Amino acid sequence: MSTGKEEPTTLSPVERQAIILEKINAAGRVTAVDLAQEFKVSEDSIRRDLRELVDARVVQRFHGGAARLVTPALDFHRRETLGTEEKQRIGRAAAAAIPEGATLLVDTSTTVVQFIRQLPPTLSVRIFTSSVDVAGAGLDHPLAEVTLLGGRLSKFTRSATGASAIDAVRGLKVDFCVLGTCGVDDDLTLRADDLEDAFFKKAMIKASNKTLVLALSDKLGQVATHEVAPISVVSQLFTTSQNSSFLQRVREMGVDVQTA
Amino acid sequence: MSTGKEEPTTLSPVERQAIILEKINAAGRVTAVDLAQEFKVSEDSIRRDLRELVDARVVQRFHGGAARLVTPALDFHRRETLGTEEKQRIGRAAAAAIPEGATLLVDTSTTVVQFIRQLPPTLSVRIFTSSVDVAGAGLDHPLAEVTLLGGRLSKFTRSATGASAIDAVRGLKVDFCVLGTCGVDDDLTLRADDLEDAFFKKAMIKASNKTLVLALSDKLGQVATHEVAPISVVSQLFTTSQNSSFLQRVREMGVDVQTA
DNA sequence: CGACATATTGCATTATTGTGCGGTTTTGTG
DNA sequence: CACAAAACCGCACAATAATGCAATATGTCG
Repeated sequence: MSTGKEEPTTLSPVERQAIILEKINAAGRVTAVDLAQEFKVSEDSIRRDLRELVDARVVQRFHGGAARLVTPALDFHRRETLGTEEKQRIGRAAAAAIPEGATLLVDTSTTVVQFIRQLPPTLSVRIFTSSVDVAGAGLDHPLAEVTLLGGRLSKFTRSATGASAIDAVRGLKVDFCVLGTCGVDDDLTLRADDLEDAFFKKAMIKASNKTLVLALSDKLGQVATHEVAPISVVSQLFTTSQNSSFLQRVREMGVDVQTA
Repeated sequence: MSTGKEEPTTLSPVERQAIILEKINAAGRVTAVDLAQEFKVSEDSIRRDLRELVDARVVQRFHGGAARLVTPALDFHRRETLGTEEKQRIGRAAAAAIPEGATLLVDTSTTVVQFIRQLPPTLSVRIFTSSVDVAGAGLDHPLAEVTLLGGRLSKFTRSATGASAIDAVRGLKVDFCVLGTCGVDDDLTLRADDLEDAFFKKAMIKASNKTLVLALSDKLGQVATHEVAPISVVSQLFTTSQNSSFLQRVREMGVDVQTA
């Protein structure tokens, strides 16, 4: 991104660290020498930055630089096998809400993968997704017709995001939007951890008549940085949470809350 | 944009170990010599890695390599993509032909999935594909940048074909086209079983500077209905076939034939 | 305005890590 | 039991990291 030649403006350590962290999350790894060259500071300063990022437990250091804490692929596979029972219950409940012949625009997450797997084999649906894993699961369904939305893939979400993916969604109009990775903040807004992802979800919601959200119990009340939409855009929320006061507030916003 | 460093990246021990662990979990077993070759480090370094993985009690060593601690029943799907010994050999041979920084337009087939898996982890490449499985394999690679080409998915090929997919290819210009499911007829033409697929392959070849074909031995001399292109458009053919007379004819058409 | 506390940086020095190589030992196999 | 492959060990070398220190901002308060 910032290919531009930065002026000899000296940045403060915290600013540098923020940029470095972003770089690490985007590229997976960075080296101390490269960073020193880029910021035009000594490697020592970079190392001090990296040390602080390690102290903050947001990156992993190796000899020569730093990297993400976990390999995304590893992380995803582990996430998939984690808490499968709960995801299956949510997925099944949501699958039951899909009528014959519906068109679905499907997010990327391990929970929605379970949703796809729980679709009745006799139900014929049309699935649009930019997620590699959702597409794979959809292909296993005997009747589903799957359409892939192209774009550059993020190693973290394993789906296409960014301008090209949003552009692909823009031309669509479908019955249901199925979101999985959203957090629902205490102020009753849908939120996402990643900016690109938040934009993409917004576009998905806009392209759909109804929006379904699949939320593991830990997603409710969770704070995430980037706003997607107010909860009122959601038609149905599927969860296993027992937090009845929170769920009641959601209901009062006009959302049909289903506890699986 | 890419900083344009032509030297393969050297990974740190922790990164290698993460990848090795992933490989072991995916493939069931790995050998030290293979890993040394892939990472372009000495076998000693690999052994040190394996020792640490053993110390962490996540893998099991045997003479020559390492394996999973317990062998869980491989689910059907994973076994499919695990591939045969023959596919791995072809895949590795083809992977060795890819230079640092190359852009690849990749077909769909179990053989090319192996090709992707055999790309050295230190090689940074850009992969364009409409295949769900190729994209998934590409995401497991630590450095590869994967771009999904959208379109309606065929349950048979597990990749996008048809007008939209061809349209997505039309705008591209890449270094290599990697084809896997082609048959090579006796009259030395590339052929495909599916009409849509044949059109798509044609478009892929047109968008690429060089065309590589990965052909299992049973694909040579096989008859298929739809013509894709004369064999002369192919730069390199990778196969395990021993049919020397046939291969000689192919060579005479200007194709570099590599027997893996 | 000036003095002082604080933060940040770069440099020199010392410690640590990662790597490959030669030599030796162990393992698997006929 | 012989033989080859693989593993281990110790070593030297290079790259990188930690540490202490001095110089230079930066900001605050009397």
